[in-house]
Amino acid sequence: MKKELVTPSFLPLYEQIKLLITRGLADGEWHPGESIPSEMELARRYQVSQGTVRKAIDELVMENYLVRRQGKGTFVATHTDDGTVYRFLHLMPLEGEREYPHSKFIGFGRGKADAQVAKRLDVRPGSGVVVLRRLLEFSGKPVVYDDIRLPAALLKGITSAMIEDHVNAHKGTLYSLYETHYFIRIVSAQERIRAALADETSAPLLNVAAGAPLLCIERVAFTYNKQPVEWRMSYVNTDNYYYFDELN
Amino acid sequence: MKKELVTPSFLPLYEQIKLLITRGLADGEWHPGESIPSEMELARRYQVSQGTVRKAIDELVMENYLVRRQGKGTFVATHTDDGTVYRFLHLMPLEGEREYPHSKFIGFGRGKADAQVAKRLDVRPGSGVVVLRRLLEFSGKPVVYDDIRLPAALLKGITSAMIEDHVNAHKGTLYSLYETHYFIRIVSAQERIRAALADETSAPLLNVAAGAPLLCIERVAFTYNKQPVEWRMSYVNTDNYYYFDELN
DNA sequence: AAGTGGTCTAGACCACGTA
DNA sequence: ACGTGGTCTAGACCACTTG
Repeated sequence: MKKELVTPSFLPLYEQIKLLITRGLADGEWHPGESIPSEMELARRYQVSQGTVRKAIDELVMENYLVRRQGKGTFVATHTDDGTVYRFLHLMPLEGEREYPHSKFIGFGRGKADAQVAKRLDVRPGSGVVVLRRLLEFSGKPVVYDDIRLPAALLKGITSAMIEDHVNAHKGTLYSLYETHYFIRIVSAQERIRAALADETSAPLLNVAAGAPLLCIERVAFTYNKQPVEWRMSYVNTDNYYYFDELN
Repeated sequence: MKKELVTPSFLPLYEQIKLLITRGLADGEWHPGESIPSEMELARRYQVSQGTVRKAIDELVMENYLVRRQGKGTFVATHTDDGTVYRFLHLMPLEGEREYPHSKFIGFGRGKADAQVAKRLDVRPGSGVVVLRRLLEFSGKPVVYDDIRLPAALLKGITSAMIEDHVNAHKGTLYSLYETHYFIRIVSAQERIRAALADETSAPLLNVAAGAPLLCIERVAFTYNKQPVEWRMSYVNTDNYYYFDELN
């Protein structure tokens, strides 16, 4: 087969294929949950062998961009899949079975990015952001208080009702809302974790005394190509839950 | 080539090769830092094609068991390699450059496993453990207080002097000591993170007031085949450092 | 039966490190 | 020059899903 491609070729072929497929995902050629063309078809399209396409897809699967299903095809990964729910929720109960939380929204509004949020989201300080505040409840008790901010430009026309409806109707997460309503796929995140004392805002919301120890988790979530999309600060009461991390 | 192997073959060939190589690593046929036989040689030994060996090695590299070096060979991963130092140290400074910590040992002894430690280490409650206590200092200031316990059976003949010598001489970590002196390779770990208040033990050691918020990190470290080797509880002052986590 | 991904093989050539 | 891992190809066959 020929080796000529649209892109200049100083990268291994399979890396170039990865970039081409990722571009398709970022451009919305294939939406979350849909299947992408078969390996043979992509091989024909890009003029490489099926094995090369396979290696590119293998790596995109490892990065959680795609999901393979034998006999059916290769699909764009989605947050509405079962099993992916806990990929971005690293809280576990000290005792008993893992349980899916209930979201209780306690604030929706618009504001301006302060210096820290602007830096994390890579936007101009003072530019418009959507602000969400919510509690995550396990067994009816509040465990996490979230302060969430996104560039307003990304969520045109969003309303409080849309969020409530989505979360209640499909047991959906915020990330599944971003992808179904705005075709924004969250594919990775960075978290910075510290300990702090509950203050006048967080203590009553989490039903703890002021001065109780809390986990503070600052998260930045990214879509394809490491583009930041969402900033959040989570305050966690770890009396009955812990944050878990797997080191490899 | 023929498909008969010593092991019954209901698994893909490359999975069987993975198991055989992992057994070699666990049995100490190849020690940390040494090279394993070339792909062609392993292919001949196991009577499979080089591509199949390659796939097995690819996955073992992903799991950080092995390291490839083009033109030189494939090597057993080691904690004395540069770049691997921060694989199990997820602390970063809020400001300024990352810095390697200094270990200050403040306790060495032997004891018996309590219920929790026994459960985590998968040993009998009351069985012998080695106990280590230390401070990790950054820029001369204590940031982490570690309480570390390992099955005594694994560390026969260990002394306080051995530890100090190792850590001082090679800028070595505890994990590099385990592997150079006892051929125990730590390959993964699980952490459970909570927030707590500094008590009478931790507060003076970390130079904070009693009641200051601390990160409590309980870690279990594993060798090959998910066998637990080390338990530790870390108390972290996050005034100037944070724990970071990457979600994918 | 046809199409998909999953495994395995065999051979070619390239890039890197060492002698 | 030689041996190592790195890339790419081509083709065979298996396992799973759907019609």
